[in-house]
Amino acid sequence: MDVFIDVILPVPIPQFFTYRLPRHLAELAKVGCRVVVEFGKSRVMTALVVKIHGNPPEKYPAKYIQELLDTEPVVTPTQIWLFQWVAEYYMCTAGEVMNVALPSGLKISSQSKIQYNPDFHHDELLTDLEKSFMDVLIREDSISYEEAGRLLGEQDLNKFLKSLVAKHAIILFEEVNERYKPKLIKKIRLHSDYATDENALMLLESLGKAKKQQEVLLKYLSIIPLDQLSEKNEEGIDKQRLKEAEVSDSALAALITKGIFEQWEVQVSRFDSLESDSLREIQLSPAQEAASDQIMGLFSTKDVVLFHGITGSGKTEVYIDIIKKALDSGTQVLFLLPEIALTTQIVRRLKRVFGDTMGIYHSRFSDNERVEVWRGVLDQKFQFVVGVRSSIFLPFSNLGLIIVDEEHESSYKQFDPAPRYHARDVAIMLALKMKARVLLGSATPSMESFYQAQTGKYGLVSLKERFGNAQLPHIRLVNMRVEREKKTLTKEFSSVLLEAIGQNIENKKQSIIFQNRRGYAPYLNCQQCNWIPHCNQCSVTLTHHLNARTLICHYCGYSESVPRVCPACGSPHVRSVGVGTERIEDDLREIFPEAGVLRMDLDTTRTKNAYENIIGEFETGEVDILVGTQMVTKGLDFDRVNLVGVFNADKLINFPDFRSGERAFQLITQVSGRAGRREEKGIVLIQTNNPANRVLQYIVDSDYEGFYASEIKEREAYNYPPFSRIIELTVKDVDRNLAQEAAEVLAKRMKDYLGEQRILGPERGLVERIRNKFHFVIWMKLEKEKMNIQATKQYLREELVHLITEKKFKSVQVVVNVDAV
DNA sequence: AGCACGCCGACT
DNA sequence: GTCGGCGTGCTC
Repeated sequence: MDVFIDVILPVPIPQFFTYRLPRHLAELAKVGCRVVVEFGKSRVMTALVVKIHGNPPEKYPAKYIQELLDTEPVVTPTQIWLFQWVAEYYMCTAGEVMNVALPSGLKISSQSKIQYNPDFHHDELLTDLEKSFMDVLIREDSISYEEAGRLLGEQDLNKFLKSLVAKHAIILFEEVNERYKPKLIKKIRLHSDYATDENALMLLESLGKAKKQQEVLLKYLSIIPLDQLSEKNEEGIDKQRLKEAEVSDSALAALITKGIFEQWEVQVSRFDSLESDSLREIQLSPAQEAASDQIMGLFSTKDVVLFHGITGSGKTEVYIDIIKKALDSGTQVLFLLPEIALTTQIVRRLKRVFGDTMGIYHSRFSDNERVEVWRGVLDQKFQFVVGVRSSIFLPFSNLGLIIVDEEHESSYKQFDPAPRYHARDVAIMLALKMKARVLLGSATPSMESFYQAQTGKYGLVSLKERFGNAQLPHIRLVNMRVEREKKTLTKEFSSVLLEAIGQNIENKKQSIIFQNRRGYAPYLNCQQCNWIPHCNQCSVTLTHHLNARTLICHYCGYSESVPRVCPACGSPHVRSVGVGTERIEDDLREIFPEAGVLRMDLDTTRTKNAYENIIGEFETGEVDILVGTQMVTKGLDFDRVNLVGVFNADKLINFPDFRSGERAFQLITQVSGRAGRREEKGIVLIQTNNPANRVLQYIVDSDYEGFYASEIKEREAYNYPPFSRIIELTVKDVDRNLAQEAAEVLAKRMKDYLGEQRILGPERGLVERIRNKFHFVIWMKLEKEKMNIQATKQYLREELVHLITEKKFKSVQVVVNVDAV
């Protein structure tokens, strides 16, 4: 009987593909194993086995797979289910989900690059052919899969590479700039011939003449005593330990050459470098204790609990307590964090408590490190993983608890390539499937989650006092109109803010200034002819970056140098208009020449450790002021900060989007929470033109519930989430009219199906043109109670196919974003 | 999404 | 005459 497999391929085609297994692999393949297959005429890629069966496809002959990569599954059945659920819900393909789920180290593809492993020194393991292949690799540094294929001619390339990978001679990687240097340590142990007490003693005697060698052996036996040799010799000791004991290098080398000692290398996970020595006990305050007990109590009746703890209330300690309980009961735990917060203090704190049993899954780590965590989770070496969005796709088999910290964070929603999934919502779905519990935590919960808690679907636990003696900061609005009239502004600073900063510098306290706009100024303007430089591919002005001396498009990345005179009229009077973080930094340096000023935004945190460095410097260095974008609002915890300044609050609030109020409330509350986290009460100064604004008033009062109550009414009145689901359709084309027409046709068809009131738009995109494509946006509002979401999505799918098969619209692209945030 | 196949313009 | 432009149709 022939054996066939259905596989998921990493392509945006909504179906499985059926391949044939060669006889000798028929017994070996399992669901969840990876296979290498040829797809189309010239593509080779890794596919995932999701079904094994005996039915040959009727309409085409199945190709043979090229190779089976695993004998044991690397993906669990639950994950395969999850990939399909995400694909269905977010309207993309299982292949796209698999693509973000698997670290690229688990995907050999024709796009892969091959690099030699610089730490490989075992030429004797290689065949002649492999040796000559390695010579080419060393010479070329890295080669592509195709080039390797050409080099090998008739040889079976995949088998060949697999063997080299198994010998650790080569490394496969996706991007040329991400080189993997495995961290290796050298280990030493006695050859097994001597690994009993009497043999070791005989050996010691026989080394009588070689005093130095004897010394080495004695040192070794002082670390692993004679009576424990039989059990402990096997795992050996770090070579470093002998070196530290200052034994003779040459004597040690001689013993190794003689074969008395064996030396080998082990790869160590680089997470170990985070200190984990003192597994610390934590002490909960009575309020924290109570919160923890409430959460555990609610878990007996609710699958999801929302933990609303104000900024500085010490949510982390409560999390730790809950995590311990979950781990004690023998289940795996996943702790999700927004990308930006992961590198901060919280991870260090968790690591200190949980040590090596904790895995970290982060996009700043190399792919190989992500593979380490993947495998660690698979064979249950890691019971506890702290990770970003995509760690929801790790191969857990026994998950008992998922914590989503800062659950309101919009970065949990993936934006650009499909799948446009929301990690919090996927977490809830996955937990349901695995009978795990979910703990959502935030100082400013999303409207969606708080609504679920209010209506009793989620449990709710609140922690409303700050940890220790800390008080909530005093929040004050600074009326910029008044300051402008009284002419008390200095550049973009109100007198109130400047005075507070000055005072803080004197008192050796620190200040954080939040401005949600990077660069020096949003645009340039010629004072003579009013010329403003725009991006020629996008309908936005170019942002002025002073240090880099460039004008940059924040949408497509285009950049040009700053003109010295106006290119339109030749006037030298070109000035920067508006305020970005760079300008604030510059102006502060000018106003307070003696102060230390640091800036933290996308531009200053590009390089690998820049983020940690800035935080480290702010913590310990002579820094008075930290200026930054969103980045400064998340998870920072510094003792000496007691002033937070907020620029341009109005811009946040007036953003044309139904979520702008919620977002502004969250952002400003979060950044305010950075102030006064210890004994001294902090101050927050918010610069605004409109102090009477509803959202600002709730912020001043630190009144989350009040804000929620007022906001939820509006959401209900206009039928926005949480009362409805929103599916956003973005219609794009290089031809503006075509994009608009297609959008109108699509909107019309959806209106006919769903009714006028459920469709908004099409409207011009907020930025109408990006990378030369014109954007029109349609929103579908689907009431949660009444609508059959499944059927609507099915109809939409059909209409999308319908639309792009009309040859007029064939160049048009439609991006579907379910639950757009 | 890629990638090959296919049919029309400006070049050694 | 050919190289290569990107339209379109398919991938087990």
